[in-house]
Amino acid sequence: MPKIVDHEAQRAKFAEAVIRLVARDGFEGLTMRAVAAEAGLSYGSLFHYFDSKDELLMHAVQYSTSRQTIRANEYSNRWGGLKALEHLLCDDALIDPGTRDDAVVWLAFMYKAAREEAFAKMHTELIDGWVARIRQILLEARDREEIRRDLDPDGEALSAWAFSLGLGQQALLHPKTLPPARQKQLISEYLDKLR
Amino acid sequence: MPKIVDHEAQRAKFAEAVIRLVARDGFEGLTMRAVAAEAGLSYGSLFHYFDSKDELLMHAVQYSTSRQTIRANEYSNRWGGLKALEHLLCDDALIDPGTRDDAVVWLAFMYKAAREEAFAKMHTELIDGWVARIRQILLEARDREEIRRDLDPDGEALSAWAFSLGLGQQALLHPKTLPPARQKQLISEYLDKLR
Amino acid sequence: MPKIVDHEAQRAKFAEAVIRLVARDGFEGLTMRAVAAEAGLSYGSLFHYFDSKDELLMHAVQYSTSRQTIRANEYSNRWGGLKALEHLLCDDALIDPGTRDDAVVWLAFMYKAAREEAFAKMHTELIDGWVARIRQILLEARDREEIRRDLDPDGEALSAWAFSLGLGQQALLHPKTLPPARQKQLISEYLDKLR
Amino acid sequence: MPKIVDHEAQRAKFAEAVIRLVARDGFEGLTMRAVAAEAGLSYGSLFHYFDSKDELLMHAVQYSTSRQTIRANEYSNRWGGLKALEHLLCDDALIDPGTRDDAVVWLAFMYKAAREEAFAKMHTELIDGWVARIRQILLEARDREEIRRDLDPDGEALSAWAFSLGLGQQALLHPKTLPPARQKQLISEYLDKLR
DNA sequence: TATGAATGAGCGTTCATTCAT
DNA sequence: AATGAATGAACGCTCATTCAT
Repeated sequence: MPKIVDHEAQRAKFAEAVIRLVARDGFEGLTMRAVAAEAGLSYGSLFHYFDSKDELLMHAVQYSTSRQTIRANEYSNRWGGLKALEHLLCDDALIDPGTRDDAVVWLAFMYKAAREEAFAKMHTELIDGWVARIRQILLEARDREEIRRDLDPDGEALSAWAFSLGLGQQALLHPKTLPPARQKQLISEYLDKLR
Repeated sequence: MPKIVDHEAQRAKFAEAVIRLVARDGFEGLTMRAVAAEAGLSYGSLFHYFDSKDELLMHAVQYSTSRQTIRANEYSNRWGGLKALEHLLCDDALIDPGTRDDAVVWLAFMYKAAREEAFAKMHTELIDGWVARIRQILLEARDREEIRRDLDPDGEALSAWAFSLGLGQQALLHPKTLPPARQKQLISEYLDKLR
Repeated sequence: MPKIVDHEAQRAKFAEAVIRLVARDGFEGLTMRAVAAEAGLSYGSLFHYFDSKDELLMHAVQYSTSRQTIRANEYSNRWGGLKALEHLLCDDALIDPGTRDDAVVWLAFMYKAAREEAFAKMHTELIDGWVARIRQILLEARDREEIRRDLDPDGEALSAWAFSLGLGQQALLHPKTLPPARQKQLISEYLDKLR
Repeated sequence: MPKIVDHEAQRAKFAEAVIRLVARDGFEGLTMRAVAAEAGLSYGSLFHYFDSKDELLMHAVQYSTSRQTIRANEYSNRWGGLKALEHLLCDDALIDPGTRDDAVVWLAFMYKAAREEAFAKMHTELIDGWVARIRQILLEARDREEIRRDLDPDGEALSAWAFSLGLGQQALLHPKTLPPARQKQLISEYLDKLR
């Protein structure tokens, strides 16, 4: 009998190491050796679980976003309409010490997606899902008459997403000017304009 | 007798080479050798004009943004108020084949700014100037009664900038979903909500 | 109670996997993992049956040559003298799709033998046996008066072997110039000169 | 003005280092680091002169064969007919301490040629030239009535080459059984059979 | 015995930077 | 000032071998 290990648990260990490292040292510091050390496993092990650095990165992004998706579903279930959307956008945009890591990973991921096909494909899928979810919530909000009837759901979903993306990046780079409370307020004001 | 050369002209040549290269091959392809080749100058001379790669990059970003500033000034002079703002945001956000290069450079620059002090400092300065300019235009628009009196100029300037930043990145990564005309329309609708 | 396995049968399975792999992917593609996969057995078990990669290789070569020896004996028994020699040389030299695998393994083996003591020793033993066998056949042919009396059996055995070795390698690398029929013809003409 | 170096002289330095190394430590020991050390230059320098290991190897083979070609031309000029051929074959086949290095390089090169397209192409070109040269000498020998009229020049050229190739490899692997004098004698006897 | 996870030295290659001319 | 050769640390990746179960 071979040594029994939980394959997915090991992959998760490495994914978490990636997220911590990218957040701490940036993409440049994300070497395979550093990931192995951060995960507390040997260098060679990494290549048992991931065929290449790219595969590792994609797994880390998926790992990171899956947690976000779980939260998003909770918002939808707990609240409906505009309130759910506000939580959703805040989850994307709001940068505080606890989510800064994920935000840096996202920036790095976008940067990769701008250049490499495999990453671009994954990026598209993730975003499409995200925007579709926002659109669904907007339709729900329209039914509840929380927002104006004349708004185009497709365009507004794209715009809301773009706004939260931009705001999140601003907050990432200028935490002083955009502390969490300020971010929240701006998101709230943005949504008020849809009413 | 030393050869007489125009120091700044040589630096500009290198800066332009950097912009072309980052746009074409991404940050990963930006090697000092490639820059020298693209500029049509010798490898060794690069290190006469720039002490390090980082210094070269910062010069290139500054070179790139100065062109944008010139255009922004023109918009302010030609039109006033909301119309000027629309042009300004379009200049930032609008991705078409002609401005894609600058957009990629910006994404790469932001990415660097998220990790390195020197880049972060420069990024802050550039953004602060940009947001201040938007704020100025918003005040002007308020005076002309183009926008609602109750809007907070500081917050709206930040929001407008965040929106155009996010939209531009979306368009960069998903040109199909966000062709120039669609981007323009969404910017226009965003500004309408300020009226 | 230990599981009962046929030790030699398992070793043979690995040896056959080695031969197929070297022929298909060359020596460079011969990794221990690939051998285990090709043999359809587990990776770890390889190291139960062979202490090292070199031991595995030597076993594979021995396995390959033993099959050749069996054929050689058949030739000697069925025909005698020059006719047997012709078959023997053809068996060595003739490269067709069916024997190409063994020829590639031989080239790789010779290459190893040029550098490593253990392989050189095994190579010497194999060749000595081969040349001695050729010499024996030549003596027999001389008794039958199929070849000239004045020929030196030692030298001619060495020469015949060298000729078939060189011809086989040429055919391996240039199958177009040396199709099987051409190889056969040249071997036949070589032996004619001994008459 | 840049540092002035003779580009080809540096490449030759590396080529000679390759030949020494392959001969001493075999192909396995031929690492880029070892080549640089053997050539007495820095590791990085190697990649200024050769884009890859393969390019370096091909240059080394060409470097090695060009020396052989020069000698072959001398033989043709100094002697004619069978005497020239004898020198030519001896040059290929004869292994003594002084030419052992080149022989090992050749074996390694053949091994590479059996697997890789670029090496196979180069190998074909070199061999074709060699065989054509032998054929030319055989025609000359036939005109001089040094060899039998009924021999087929194409087949005999191929056979002579194959014989010297096989003999050389035998001598490389079994210097004891095939000292230079013995090799010479066997070549001489081979040619006698053409008379 | 059997399995496959774990290990780390070593590989070819890249590249910013320094240096000699 | 200008040139390009020289340098070596660092990278992603491979792989024979060892080890725990």
